[in-house]
Parts: sequence; structure tokens; C-alpha cells
Amino acid sequence: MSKSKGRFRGTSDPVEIADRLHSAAIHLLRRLRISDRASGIGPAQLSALSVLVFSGPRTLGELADAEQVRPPTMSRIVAGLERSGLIRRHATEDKRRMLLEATATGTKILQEGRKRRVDALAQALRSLSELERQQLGDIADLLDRVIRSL
Amino acid sequence: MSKSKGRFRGTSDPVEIADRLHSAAIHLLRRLRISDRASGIGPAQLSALSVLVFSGPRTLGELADAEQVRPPTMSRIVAGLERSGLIRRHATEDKRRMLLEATATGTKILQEGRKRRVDALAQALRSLSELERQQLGDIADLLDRVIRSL
DNA sequence: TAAAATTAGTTAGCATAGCTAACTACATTT
DNA sequence: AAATGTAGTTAGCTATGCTAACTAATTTTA
Repeated sequence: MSKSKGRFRGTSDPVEIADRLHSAAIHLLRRLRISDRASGIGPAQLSALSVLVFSGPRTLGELADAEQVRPPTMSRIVAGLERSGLIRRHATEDKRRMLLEATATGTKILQEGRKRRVDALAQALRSLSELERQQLGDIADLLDRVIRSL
Repeated sequence: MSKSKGRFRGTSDPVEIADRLHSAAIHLLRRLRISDRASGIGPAQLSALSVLVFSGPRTLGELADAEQVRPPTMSRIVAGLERSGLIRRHATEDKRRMLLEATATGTKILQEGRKRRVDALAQALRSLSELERQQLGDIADLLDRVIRSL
């Protein structure tokens, strides 16, 4: 790890940056899992629900693509969410398809869970200096875009 | 989402930054799961193995703490790793405990998997400008430290 | 020092979540 | 009309999370 070409404190070597980001992401999600347990919903259901809440209604197949799981897996995740009253099915023109939509309860529960997650992280960011937060804020947006483009 | 006080393109509002980092982490790990499947080892086993490879031998309880799972869960993860010949158990003074250590095979497999993960991310970073990578490199280190302190 | 309490790890049993293969039902193409 | 393709489900496997209850070893205490 770390070849340290190190002309500066940081580096622009993609592998070295990737390594740090990778490490950060692992540790972040490891911690956030804890706040998620408070929601009483499993991680896959929570994640699928978040797509419906933040991006609107989707068919099962679209949801499976978005979550990068196979249709049978999404079929079961959706069954669980429906059983818990967090989402609803709507018939469509094409009778093979169905539109899935978050219910009011589902939306509320998701937003509370998301708040818990984000608040935990935000609290840690408060220990940084104003300048550091400024830099991190500038770059967080860029980072999110790069990663979504993977 | 996004109250957008927005005095600048970025912000120093911890909640807003946290929100973006959260989003980035989710999308990153969602993608990296794909490269991990090539290793033929489950995510929990891979993660536990990485602790043994990068931080040295640990008892089962220490490993459970590090991975934030309960002892019975780690007990089974360890059983799987041992069955696949990726780790080894060593007796200790206290006969209730056992030290777990990665085998040569385990170390090799883990490092290859890690390389696949990191390379995939590094490839995406190559689409950034030199300046952007420089900024990201400067901040990645800070980010990793903050998150580990959660 | 014998008994009680604590600690480390396992076993059993449950739920969720990932997969492939095989199926049903509907839609489209030929 | 028949063949092909597409959307989603069912069945059955493995892995991963939990709690409760257990065994064995160690430490504390009466």
C-alpha cells in the first residue's frame, strides 16, 4: 500500500486516492449499519425503499437494475416491503408489469432512518475546522458524481 | 434534501456534506460488490479476512468487535473461512480463546480482490482533471480519518 | 478452597438477502 | 396462429444477521 510519490501532502495517483476512498466507504457503512437497525427494516428493503421515495415509482425490473440485484431477489424484497405496508403496487397498461410506489408510512420511516444516518455522520464532521469542512463540501459533490458514473 | 443556503458552490453545512458523502458511499459499495463476487467469497468473510490480513491475528471476539457483528455471527464466518483454507486457528494460553490468522492462500486471495476493487475505482478517477484529483487526494486522507473516528 | 459469577466461543433456530433454474402470464413478432 | 420474447414469481441453495441457550474455562468471592 502507498507508493508515496508524495510531491505534496496528498497525491494525484488514482490508485492511492481510490485506496483511501475505499477504506473510508467501508468504515462509513460499517458504522451506519448500526443506526439502520433502529428502523426495524433490513438493509436491502431500506435501500429499495429509498429509490422509490427519492426517485418516484418504478417497476420491479427497474428497481432491480437500480439496486443491482436480480429480479427474484427484488421480488422478495418488494414482497417484504408490501407486507409491512411501506409500498403499494399499481397495475399498468402492460399487465405483466407493475408500478411500485412508497406509501405515506414508507416515506416517513425512510426519512427518519435517513436522518439518523446522516446526522451521525454530520456530527463527526463538526469536529473539523471550518476550512476543512469547506474543502470537503466542495469535493463531496464531485466525488458523488464520479462514483455514480462507475 | 438540500436546503441550499449555498453561498458558494459547496457548503460547510455538516448535514449537507454528510448527505453527499452518504450517497457517495452507498453508490460506491453497491458497485464494488460486483468485483467482489469474482472472489467467490461472501462479503462478510471477505471483510473479516481483510482484518486478519491487514491488522494481523485476532481472537474471535476481537474480530467480531472489529466487524461490528455478534460472536455467533463471527463464529460462523470464521468456520466458513477455515473450511475454505483461508484462515487457521491457534491455541492460546487461555483455553477459551483462539487466535485466528490468515493463511498464505487467504492473504493472496484477499489482496487480489482488493486490487480488483481499488482498480475499478481508480479507473473512474482517471476521468477527473489533474487538479480535481489533487484536491480529492488531499481530502481523502482527512475523510478516512474522520470516518474511522465515528 | 469450594461455590458463584464471568467470559469465550458454539449450537440451534429464526429472518433477510443474494443467486440460478424453472415456471406462468402476457406481449410481440413472424 | 405459432413462435419468440419479456416481466415477474416460485423453489431451493448459500451466506449473513440476530437472540437464546449451552459448554468450557477462568476469575472472583464467600
